[in-house]
Amino acid sequence: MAAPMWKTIPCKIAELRLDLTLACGQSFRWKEYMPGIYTGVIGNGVWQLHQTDTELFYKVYRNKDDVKAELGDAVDIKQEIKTEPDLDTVVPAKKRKKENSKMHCIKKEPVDNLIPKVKKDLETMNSHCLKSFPPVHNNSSVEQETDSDDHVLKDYFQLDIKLEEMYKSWSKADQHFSKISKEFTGIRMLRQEPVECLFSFICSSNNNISRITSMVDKLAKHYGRKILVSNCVDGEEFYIFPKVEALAAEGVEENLRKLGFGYRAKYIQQSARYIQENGGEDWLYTMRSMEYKDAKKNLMKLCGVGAKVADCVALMCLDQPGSIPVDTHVWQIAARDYMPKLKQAKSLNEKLYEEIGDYFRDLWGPYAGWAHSVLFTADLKQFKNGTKESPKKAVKRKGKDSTKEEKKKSKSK
DNA sequence: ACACGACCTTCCGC
DNA sequence: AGCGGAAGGTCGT
Repeated sequence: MAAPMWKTIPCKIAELRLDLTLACGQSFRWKEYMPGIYTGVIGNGVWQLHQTDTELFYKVYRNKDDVKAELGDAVDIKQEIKTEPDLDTVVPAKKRKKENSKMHCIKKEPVDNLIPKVKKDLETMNSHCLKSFPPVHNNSSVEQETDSDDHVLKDYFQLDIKLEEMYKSWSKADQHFSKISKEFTGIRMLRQEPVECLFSFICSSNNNISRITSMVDKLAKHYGRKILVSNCVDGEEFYIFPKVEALAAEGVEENLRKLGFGYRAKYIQQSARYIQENGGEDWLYTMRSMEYKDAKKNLMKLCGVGAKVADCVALMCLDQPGSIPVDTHVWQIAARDYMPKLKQAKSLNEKLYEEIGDYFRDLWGPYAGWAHSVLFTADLKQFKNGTKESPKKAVKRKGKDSTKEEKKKSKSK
């Protein structure tokens, strides 16, 4: 299959910062294998993204069969849903390779070797862009494909929502937001696929981003269909996120436990089963047109979905921009910068949870959930420059990694 | 209502 | 070297 070309849509950097938006813990599917190029799965395609101050570049890799199916050929995709786990890849947790534990590392090649490659890629991109101006209007299938991909991306990033204007309005209402947000522009909520979003956040309970990421990868790898692409990222495989039926199948819980999911294994299978018995993924999609409170109440019927996870899902894939997921982190932020009386509280009970959410909704308005994610991201360790993520620490960690690599190598011999 | 403690696993720091 | 604590919580008592 021929490698796809880079395409472009106009997008100001103030409207979207890929580096922040894709790594702040709303989606766990994006990796920066190459500097400045983000690779991830949306729907049944592998997407690569890159941006400049004024433009968003993308290319999509897809199965040939999927492209055919979309054009109307009879290909029963359901037939290809994996419901049986890959038993041969299930091994005791202790013996498992520690793959995927570092999110943004470039494993296959040293960075220095990659840079010329990226440069060349970007040159290709640029020459293509020059060619495509002025815009060509015709009916070729290539153009139509571009249009529909544009649409997918605009929808995924919700580019019709004017982020810069909202930042202004939040800043006007909130001095603290005004200060913090100057360094953290372009953070917007994705409009994710509900099934993936839900199960990702069921994995998130009492957990950290790097392990959540590896668990989401495992769900895709063991229960999702492989996307057959080449020349995308050397040595990497990509999988569509599993269908609900695959996660509801017999033996899933047991298998996920073997894969290291812990007590979340049960939550996943039980929730999948509940959804299957209540209309499948449509049950989730209908919540996109519900009132916030109804959507949240419905989500909380699922096992493993409490108030916080429900708010994450509502905010990140169900068109509920007023959802405020109040985790321990947001609780700290609220107590520290907004509601000093919270310092007295012993634990985050239901009443307090609602109080914090209501406070921010009152302060920031109907898109309060979006504003919340700006402050949340600014508070993540990985984005704090100066104090926590000092160069010293980075070097230290790098050293540790290479030690691990050595160990692995010597063990396998 | 409300506050605990248990729950899986991994990683990091002392 | 090995252990305690935390990681974007949820559930049952």
